[in-house]
Amino acid sequence: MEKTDILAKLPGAFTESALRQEMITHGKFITVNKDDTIVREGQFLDFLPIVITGEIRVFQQKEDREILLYYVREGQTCMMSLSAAYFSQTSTSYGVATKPSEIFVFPTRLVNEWQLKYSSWNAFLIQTFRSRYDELLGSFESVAFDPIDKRLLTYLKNWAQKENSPKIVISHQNLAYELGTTRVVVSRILKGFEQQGKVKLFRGYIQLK
Amino acid sequence: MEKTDILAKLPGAFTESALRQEMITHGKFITVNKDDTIVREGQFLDFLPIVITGEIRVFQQKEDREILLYYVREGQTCMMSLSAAYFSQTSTSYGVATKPSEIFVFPTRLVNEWQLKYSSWNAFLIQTFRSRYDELLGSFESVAFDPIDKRLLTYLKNWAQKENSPKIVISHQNLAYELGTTRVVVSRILKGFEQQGKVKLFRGYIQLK
DNA sequence: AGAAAACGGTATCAAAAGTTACATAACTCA
DNA sequence: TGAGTTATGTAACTTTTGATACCGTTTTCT
Repeated sequence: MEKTDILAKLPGAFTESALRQEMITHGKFITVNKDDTIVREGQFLDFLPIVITGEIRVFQQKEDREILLYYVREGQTCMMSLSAAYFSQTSTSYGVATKPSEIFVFPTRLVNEWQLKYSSWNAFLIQTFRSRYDELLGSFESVAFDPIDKRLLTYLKNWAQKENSPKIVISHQNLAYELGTTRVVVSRILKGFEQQGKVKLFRGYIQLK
Repeated sequence: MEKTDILAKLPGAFTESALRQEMITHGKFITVNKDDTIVREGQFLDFLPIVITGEIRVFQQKEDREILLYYVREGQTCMMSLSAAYFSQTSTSYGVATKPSEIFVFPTRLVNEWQLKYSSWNAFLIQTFRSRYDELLGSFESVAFDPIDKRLLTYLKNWAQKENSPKIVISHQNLAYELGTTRVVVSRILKGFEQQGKVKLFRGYIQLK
């Protein structure tokens, strides 16, 4: 890919042209396939990824259960990597591409350098910390206070809104993973929703009504 | 209190003398009593607090249940306030002093100004975001994956370690609040721990063995 | 001292969620 | 086409947690 093309794909948030030039000079452009693992638990991070296109799912895993933390979408970066960039640490989460994605990666040492030189980079970092924190707080509140059926319905509605379609393409098993529960529980609750007329169930997808 | 005394109490992390001078010039020193509320849910924040002495408990509340997010201790600031300082927002948490405390507060506009001018202030902010994020992530993992008895035991052990004493002075009711459950549940589990010889129960405190 | 509040113990019941097991339908692919 | 895989449905059961109620003891406050 040409450098000018990469430039065009960089989030518009980076206003300083000197910064954009540095990003192109030092960054490395990589593409990943669906289900490729970008970051795994325990991995030492010496790079910071910014998603150009596609989506990375960031989650935690304990034994055979996992739970969704958040998604990294276009123009965003991974909180765990950013964190590790400041204080050399290993990741406590997994990052897996949910679709074919293009990612721009930088050596972590630049994260600090740029912060002092470029205010738009600094704003990007603060914005990232802040929004990831809010997201996590939201998840926390939800797990701490809300019963699973409510969380499940919220998840479905969010999906439908995000995709702008009432057809939610996901298996019960994967829904269970997202919410940190089990397949049987999800099937049971969904069947309840169907009887209440809230959804219609099909193999491989759910129609929100 | 004399300004020189305040200076002496500022966290050593603020290395630039110009910054320390600005903090004294623009900051306001306040003292609060135990159980005083510093921040409440829905409150608009136009100040950033740094705890000089004492401790602030930050928690969430829904109806009559609450759950601990973290403590703000000496030299630390409140994540929610910091967050609000960047993006004018209201707090979604409560902050209550657990003991008589001294707090230094600044107008939020300075938070941004200082970040560009003083690198030690910037490092302080990043460190704050980062450590609060990690704490919240820890709480999240715990709530998502661990049964209450395990969380309770962890809480007791952390307390004992922090205070360097096996005598944990807290009521069952307050333990329940910290963990987001109810008094009866805590009493039941603690009694179980006692029968297993893990603790010894007294009125008003718990002896960890 | 006497009342009120705080603290803790415990029994009983209900609800939520997880576990195990088994069955059927649909899809995939050699 | 037929075997293997994936997706879903559902029953029965257990465990965990929460809700309610009532008790006696200790502390606090007037």
